[in-house]
Amino acid sequence: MSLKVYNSLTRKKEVFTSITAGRVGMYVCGPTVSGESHLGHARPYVTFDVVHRYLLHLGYKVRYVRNITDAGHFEEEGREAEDKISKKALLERLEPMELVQKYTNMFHWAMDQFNTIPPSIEPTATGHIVEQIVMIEKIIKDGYAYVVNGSVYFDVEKYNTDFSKLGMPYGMLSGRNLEDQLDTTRELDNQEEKRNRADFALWKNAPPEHIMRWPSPWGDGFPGWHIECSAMSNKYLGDEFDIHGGGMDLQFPHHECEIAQSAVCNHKTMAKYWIHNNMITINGRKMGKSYNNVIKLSELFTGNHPLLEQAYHPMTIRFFILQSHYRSPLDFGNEALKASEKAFKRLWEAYENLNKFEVGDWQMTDAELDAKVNKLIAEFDEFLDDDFSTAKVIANMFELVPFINGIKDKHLAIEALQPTTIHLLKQQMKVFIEDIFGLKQDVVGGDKLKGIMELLITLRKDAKAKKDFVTSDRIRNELATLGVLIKDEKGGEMSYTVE
RNA sequence: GGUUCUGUGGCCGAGUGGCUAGGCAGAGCUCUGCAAAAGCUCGUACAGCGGUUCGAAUCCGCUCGGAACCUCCA
Repeated sequence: MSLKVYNSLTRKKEVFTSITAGRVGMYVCGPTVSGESHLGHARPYVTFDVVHRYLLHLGYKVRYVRNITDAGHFEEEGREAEDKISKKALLERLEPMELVQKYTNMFHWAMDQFNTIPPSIEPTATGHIVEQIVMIEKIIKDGYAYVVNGSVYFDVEKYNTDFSKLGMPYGMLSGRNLEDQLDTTRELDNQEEKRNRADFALWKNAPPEHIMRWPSPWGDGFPGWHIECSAMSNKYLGDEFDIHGGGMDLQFPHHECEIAQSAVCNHKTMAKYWIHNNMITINGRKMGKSYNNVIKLSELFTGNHPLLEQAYHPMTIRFFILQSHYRSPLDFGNEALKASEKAFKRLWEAYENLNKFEVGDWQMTDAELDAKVNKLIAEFDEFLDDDFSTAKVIANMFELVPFINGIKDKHLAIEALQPTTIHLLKQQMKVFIEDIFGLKQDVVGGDKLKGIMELLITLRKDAKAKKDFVTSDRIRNELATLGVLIKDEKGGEMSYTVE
């Protein structure tokens, strides 16, 4: 089996082969830290965390680069150029870098909650102003950019004419052609500096009120939106690297522009495989600031939002994301999230039960069942190889759950399966649930709680033995009001879960 | 308007032309002091209309919905 990924560039699933044997360079567009991350942001970072983990599982050495966009340089509502970050900083009476730091910290906190592996390098735009300026100078020198009033614009039309001949037309990633672009780009203000509507800024002149500004050969200003990714990916991953990822909404114009900038500098397509995740929607609509429908991650974890019926654990969100394919839209809903919460709990409990099985030496009694279980396990790899079909792997896991619980409850003899099958099941469930899917269950309370619960369980067992159901029910019911659920197991044993 | 997608049972969601995932919710049963948990069984869904085919949720066309992008955006 070999890994196949859907490449947005070719619109096909392709067999993945790394440019350098045994090593993978992956660049994922990171957050703009001008505000707190929301549910929508969770998707790419969880998705690419699984991609990252799976590549590691396959034995690759991965350099995973994910940037932090900490320089505001956008146009607000297509009006006058306004540094987003410095504007908000004024309102909040913070230093721009203080604000950026605050949201960077929050982002890291959220990523930690989701149990994502940190990238190998997390470069910031502000830390790479020099690299960006060097790149822009090269683009100007080659004649693909022009300077107007201290700003620098990329000449898309010239680029398209020249690079189409090299098989790299502008629009190759998003499937657009430049002519359509010229017709359909909306009328925007402050565009008179551009020679062409499709042109985009590499460097913007900063008006005096801008706090975030850097000196450049063209005067004080700040970098254009797209140049940081070209500059930083090139610095850390080279002229051509394996995977470039991000949300589908970045495909155009962001990634298209990245390709153009990098192509001018390196004459290569920048990345071999482009992977784009779909959006998280809410009531069928993309979650985004402009739609006024965002649920921040901190709100999600606490349940403190009008649309939320309860708090949701980060692992519930992670599991929810993994239950769908990364290229399908995923609709938020309380019902759906609650379903994921229960499902994950059931899966995890079965996983824990499985880990308690002791493997001995016996002859299997049910070859047919054994074969079925082996098939379900073997498909874990097969499905993930098929463009990271996490949802299908989870479905298989749920098909295994009844067998595991059946063995635990003695409905099914463990001897039905070969000892090696049990062993393999344990191993693969661990690998996929923990190592690749990055799911975990927090141990609540630690050893102290464990000791206390053992005592209470002993007391309850004694009470039950004496048919003192008043006492046994009291222990169970009062613990339940504290959020600790006692479950009676089949052989008179008891277990507990903490809500 | 242009580009690219998409429409699956109460809800969420996999689906490579035939073998009709999975989860949650719901119904019944088993186990059980009761409850919970667990196990077993059960809804035969693919927007509509045509077409291709021995056979289509899956391919093609049209119609009607919906989304993303075209402007900051994960």
